Amino acid sequence: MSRVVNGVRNVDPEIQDVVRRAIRTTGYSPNGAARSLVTRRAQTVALLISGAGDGFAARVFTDPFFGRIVSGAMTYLRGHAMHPVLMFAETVAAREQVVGYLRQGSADGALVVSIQADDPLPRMLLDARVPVVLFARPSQPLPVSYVDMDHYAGGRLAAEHLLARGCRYPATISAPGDLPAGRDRLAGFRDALQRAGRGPAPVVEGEFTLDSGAAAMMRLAEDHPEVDGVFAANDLMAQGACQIVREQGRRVPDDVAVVGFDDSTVAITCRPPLTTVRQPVEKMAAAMAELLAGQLQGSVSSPTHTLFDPELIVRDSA
Amino acid sequence: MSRVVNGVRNVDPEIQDVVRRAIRTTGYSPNGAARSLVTRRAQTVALLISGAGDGFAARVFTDPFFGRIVSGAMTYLRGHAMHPVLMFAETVAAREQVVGYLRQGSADGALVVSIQADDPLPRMLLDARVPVVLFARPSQPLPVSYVDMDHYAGGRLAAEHLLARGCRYPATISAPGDLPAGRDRLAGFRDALQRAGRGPAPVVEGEFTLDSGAAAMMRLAEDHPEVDGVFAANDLMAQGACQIVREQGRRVPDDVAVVGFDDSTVAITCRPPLTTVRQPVEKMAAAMAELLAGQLQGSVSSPTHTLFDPELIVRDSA
DNA sequence: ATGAAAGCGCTAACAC
DNA sequence: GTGTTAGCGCTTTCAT
Repeated sequence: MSRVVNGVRNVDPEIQDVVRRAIRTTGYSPNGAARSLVTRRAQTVALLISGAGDGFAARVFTDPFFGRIVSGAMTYLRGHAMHPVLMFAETVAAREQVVGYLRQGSADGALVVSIQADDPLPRMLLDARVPVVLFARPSQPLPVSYVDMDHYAGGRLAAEHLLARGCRYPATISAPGDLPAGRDRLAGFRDALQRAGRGPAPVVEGEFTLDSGAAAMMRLAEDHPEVDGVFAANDLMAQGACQIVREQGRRVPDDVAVVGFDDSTVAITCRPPLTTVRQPVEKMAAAMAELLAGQLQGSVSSPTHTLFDPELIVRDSA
Repeated sequence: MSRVVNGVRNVDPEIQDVVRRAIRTTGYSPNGAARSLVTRRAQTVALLISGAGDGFAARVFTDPFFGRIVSGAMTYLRGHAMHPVLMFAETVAAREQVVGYLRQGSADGALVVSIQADDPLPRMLLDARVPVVLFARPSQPLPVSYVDMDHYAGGRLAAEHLLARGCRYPATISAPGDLPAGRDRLAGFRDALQRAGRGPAPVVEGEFTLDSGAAAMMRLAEDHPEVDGVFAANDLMAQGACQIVREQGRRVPDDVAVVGFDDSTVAITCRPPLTTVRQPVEKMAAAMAELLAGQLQGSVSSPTHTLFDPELIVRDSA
């Protein structure tokens, strides 16, 4: 009976038929807990959104970015009979709860998305011997698998596009300084400029918010009025920049070209629609799930890193 | 031992201590599957996003609305040692998978969010005797608990605000016709106008997208150039409307006041920021989880409906 | 108050 | 190829 449910080979077709019929008429359905108890697999992975901050939970899902991760992870998981359990780990207590959950075998492994530079969770999970895959390289080196985008290439892409469309004085509104990804984007941007024989570009640090993008643009306009191209480290800041440019009576992209990052929803709703660097988030998340699955079935043992290429989406802002 | 882990009364404090110490030094953690097997509780609920459509998965989580639901549900669940498993049910196969999952007891009940007027899933779940709570009243009457907002009151709120700020010719860009919530909003809007002694307002049906909102506004401007106030059934359409108004050289809100619905992220990023009707989505989702929990512990047996009041968020667009 | 033992429903190993 | 059985790790009941 177990054999026909689980499709083990070498079962008499006739007896198979009888069992199947019985199952259908009885409305039988195998019990997951019992199965898990013996197989030691929950067919479940934890999807952890990790980081600190006020109103964490509320804020996180307001950003379509996480939605895309969830969506991408699910595309892989659903095809492999695995299910994602969503958990937040934003406080000490929450992190302990997460680790406890994993330790009791309710999930077979964890996909973790940190939104904080120094997140203690990955190490905690590793110490608890939980199979883990991270979204993005951890700021501290850790023996763990992760997927990431080539942020350096992303910054380069933005710089090259600005240059190609004739910008003479490109500047950038950068990410908060402690994010490795942000530093990479900045480095890529700078190096591309340098390779093109340009001097150092003005940099104003933003905080990924609309307002900080606007504020940064105001400072840029004041300190460097010659700036005619801006690369913002995310779309929201790019939108803030666009708003300021227009409020100052100048035009995007004619007077100031603006390139965003992420290709989020605001990239489309912004006026003008943003030219932006897109991360293949869904693909990355799916790869993350696949990496974890490999780890679970034991085919992969040592930490693996998969890097993805950014894509420049050209719209009207640059 | 089981007694001390589960905090059963009447245990010698001394022996309790010994056990606790042993647990700590061993690094023991009870096995969830084994526990579930005997308690017949998975401490897990399915969070189902249900509906049809192309690119369903990708689209769904791009909308912060679902994020807010997830977030609200989690606030309740995490305090009650329950965990949400995310599932999509957008195809026949996916729905069967979902029902199968629930039937094997891997989740104790289901929270379902339908984004389609006639969703077969709730009935399927009910037939499988799965405890269910819906977000929003189903379009067909069903013996099931749900939470919902008073959409009629939402439409009324919008109309009254438009009237109060002096609009003489209000119009509305409505939701697709088959949504009960959309019909309620429209009815509330109309009734409030009528109660104020106004004639019937122009109605153009939209599709919840930026473009459909823009298209609707263009038609409105053409067919009813006197319109000086617009209530859009969601923020995205409201933003589309704002863009058209401004492109036609008129001002928001001075020439045309615009009220949105949902208080989504675009309400803030839109220029001008949108006056909008906010659904207390997080609260509603938490209530949904609470309703389900009550059903699970048997304290609630008959279908319960909880209705929430909308809130008008006044910004600059009206 | 506490030890012992009977399952929960399943899979996998074993014997035939 | 197929019936039988020993656990998986826990909770709960029943003695004591």
